Amino acid sequence: MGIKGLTKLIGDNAPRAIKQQDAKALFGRKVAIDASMCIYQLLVAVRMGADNLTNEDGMVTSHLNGLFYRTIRLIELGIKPIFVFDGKPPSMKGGELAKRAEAKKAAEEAAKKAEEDGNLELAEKFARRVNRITPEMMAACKTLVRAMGVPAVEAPCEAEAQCAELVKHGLAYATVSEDMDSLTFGTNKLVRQLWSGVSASAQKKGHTPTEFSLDVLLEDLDLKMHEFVDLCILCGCDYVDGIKGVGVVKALSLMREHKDLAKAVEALKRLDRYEVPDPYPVDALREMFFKPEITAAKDVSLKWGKPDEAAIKKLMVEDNQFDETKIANGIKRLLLARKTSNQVRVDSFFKPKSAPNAGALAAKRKAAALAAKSKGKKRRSPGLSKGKIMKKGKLGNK
DNA sequence: ACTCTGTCTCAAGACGTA
DNA sequence: TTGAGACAGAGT
DNA sequence: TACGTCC
Repeated sequence: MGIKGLTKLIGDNAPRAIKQQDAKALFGRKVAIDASMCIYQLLVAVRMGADNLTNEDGMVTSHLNGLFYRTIRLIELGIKPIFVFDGKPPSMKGGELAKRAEAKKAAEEAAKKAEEDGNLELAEKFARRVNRITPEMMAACKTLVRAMGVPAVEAPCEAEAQCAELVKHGLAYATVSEDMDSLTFGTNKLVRQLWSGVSASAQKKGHTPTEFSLDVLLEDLDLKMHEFVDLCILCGCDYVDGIKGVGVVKALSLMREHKDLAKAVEALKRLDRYEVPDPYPVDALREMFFKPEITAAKDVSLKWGKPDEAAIKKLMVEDNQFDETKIANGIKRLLLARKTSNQVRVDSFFKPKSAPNAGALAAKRKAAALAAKSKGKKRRSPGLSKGKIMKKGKLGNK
């Protein structure tokens, strides 16, 4: 789960690390996609009233629809997707998962009650929260993407961590996810909101794909990687709760001052204003990010092959009752796209562009911030606020 | 007065036709 | 589930 | 472009 406010922190203190760009900029690149996140989004969004789309056996199929078209679009854009699937949840996530399960149960009951009361709107709202990705759904997704000629990687544990591994070793250019944790796992590039730049319908919603660069981020925040990881832990992550009263800003100044999670935590403990979770296993927490359970990149083989038309049809049409014509159409698009986009990216052509671009963006942000400021005390312009840089934060007084 | 955190709310896909 | 925005309220 | 349908 992302660190609350991290995006804003980056926007304020390391704007160069954020680059909004067209999906086309990823032409010719391989991207490691956090499949679970992608599937979950589809599951929540694609429904008829309160219900997901289902096949004749009552199995949910909402996600297949979206996955099918998204994959086609990526190929059409000349992007080479790798779908990375979650394995077992890490042991330290136990507490977090328990919380989620509880929330789901509550939502389930609320949905049932709303339905009995005849409040359809409310029922739908709660129904969205009850979604579960079953192993069968995962399996169907893997079958689909593989049938489409796209590699599906099964991570032993967390997909985010596996994506990072692929990027670190050059098997992919970027991780595609909404979750900022990918950066904590060490992906150098993270692309969020890719989908809004991929499909025609989503494009007009104001969102554009956003690329985060970890190296620039570290440089501008003036943190070493391990300090950044410490920062993320300090803010609260899936493996430990945050500390009440400590958000991103305070965490950043703490890390700048102490340069070490253990020391920062000690400092907080000394001020009895803060409740530090007990235990707070610093080393174990760091290991979650530095030594996550993953398949080594050298043991992963990726192949983008020809779509298996028959397999796609079997899954979509035969097993899940999708419209045959539509699927056939999709396959046609896929085959066509493969032909046209099978060119090689000319990296040198794109490279010089990125630096000036980032600079221009940063300048723009600064200008926007200034403009907002000079307008009296108007509220902040969305997404970013005054670019104040805290060089040496101090926490309270010792 | 200003800065930061916590808490609440909201919306969420992709396609084709009209 | 997720992020983001708006606002309230605590802390400095 | 808005909206209903997709399974």
